[in-house]
Amino acid sequence: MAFSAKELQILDCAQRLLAEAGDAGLTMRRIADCAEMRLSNVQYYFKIRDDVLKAMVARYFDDCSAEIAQVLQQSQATTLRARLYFLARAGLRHGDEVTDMCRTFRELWAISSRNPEVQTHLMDYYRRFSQLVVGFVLQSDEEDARHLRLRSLLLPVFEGYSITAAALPLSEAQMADLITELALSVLEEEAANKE
Amino acid sequence: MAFSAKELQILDCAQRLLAEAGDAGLTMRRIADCAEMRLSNVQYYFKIRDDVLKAMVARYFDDCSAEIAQVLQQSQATTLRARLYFLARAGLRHGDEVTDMCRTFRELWAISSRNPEVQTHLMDYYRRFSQLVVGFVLQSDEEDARHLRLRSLLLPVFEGYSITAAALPLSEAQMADLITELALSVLEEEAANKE
DNA sequence: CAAAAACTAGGTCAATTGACCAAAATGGTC
DNA sequence: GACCATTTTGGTCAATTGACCTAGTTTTTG
Repeated sequence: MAFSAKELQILDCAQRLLAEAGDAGLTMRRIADCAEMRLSNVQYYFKIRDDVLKAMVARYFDDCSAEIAQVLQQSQATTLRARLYFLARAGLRHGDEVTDMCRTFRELWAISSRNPEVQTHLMDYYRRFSQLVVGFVLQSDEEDARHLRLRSLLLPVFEGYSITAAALPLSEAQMADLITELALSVLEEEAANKE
Repeated sequence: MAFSAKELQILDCAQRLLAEAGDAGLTMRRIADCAEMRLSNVQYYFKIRDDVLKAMVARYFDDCSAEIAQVLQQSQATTLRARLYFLARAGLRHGDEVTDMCRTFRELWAISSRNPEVQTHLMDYYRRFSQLVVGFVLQSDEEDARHLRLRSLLLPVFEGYSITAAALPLSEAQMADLITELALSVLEEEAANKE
């Protein structure tokens, strides 16, 4: 599981190439060029192309999870509403410009349609992501109904926003307000239903 | 703009290949095989590969828009809530299984990151889609604040759901209920804000 | 120190690709 | 039938690709 420096170099290049040029643009030779080594050298560490892809995907999702955890720790919001708003801003910012992260995800969505292993990694990541994020908002990891409902709102909204942002009539700031309101209503409504 | 029978045959094959094998799997030769003609014959109608892609994308979004309009007409829902629920069910159903339509969109998202023309078509489609859908729900095409807010909720949610469905804790039916509630709260909240 | 393991270099190979081309066939029109 | 644009065919071309392979080099280990 632990990668050597050279392997990390290869995986970094693979990820960059995937974001820049897509699945088809991710060739062993370009990886070698980017990583400043010979083709046969790349193939020494990863016998076939698919090995690069699998390793890259696994590492990518781990990195993303770690980054999210870090971002959440930076928040000093004390109220539920403030935490939701902080989260909404952070979640939307990614989708707003088409970042490398955003490009990478688009490629992975496409690849996951034809690659069960990538699909599994992707869904694992989404579960971890939404648990982390909702755990932060509710300040509790208990998987009660509020927890599940909030996850089911935020996960699709953030991912969907990153695709459709350019077609939406509201600004990022307005969207953040909207999502905050919606999230609160999801949590309140549950309380109402309990009666 | 109007395509001949042979051109349609080519574009149909291109779309099928894109969904099945992705951008990299969409080659001129495979299109020719699928369409049961010679490579050079495909190239007679579309000089270069990019021409096939552009024509296919334009046609695909037109077809999608037409299909949505047709689905909406089938609804006999008379209340706001019923229309929302009908829409939620219809919108979620697509994302639930990974259909050809769903696969095609994933490919187009990836391609649009590197292809401004595809990006433009995609955003045009999303605007038309959300206007159509929200116009149906509100039974009005006036672009007031309620209209804009509902569009900004539904568009990301539907697209995001098609990606994350397998990672969500709620069932499709529960999601439809949730989305209906959320949509109503978006519309109510606006009324409250107006005071 | 010597053997084994890890690593690097350079090259080959068949297969596939997009683009291009000249010639042949087709079908309608005068 | 002659003429012309449209369509179709078969073939070529250089470029790129993933996968192998062998021969060296360096580093580690016993």
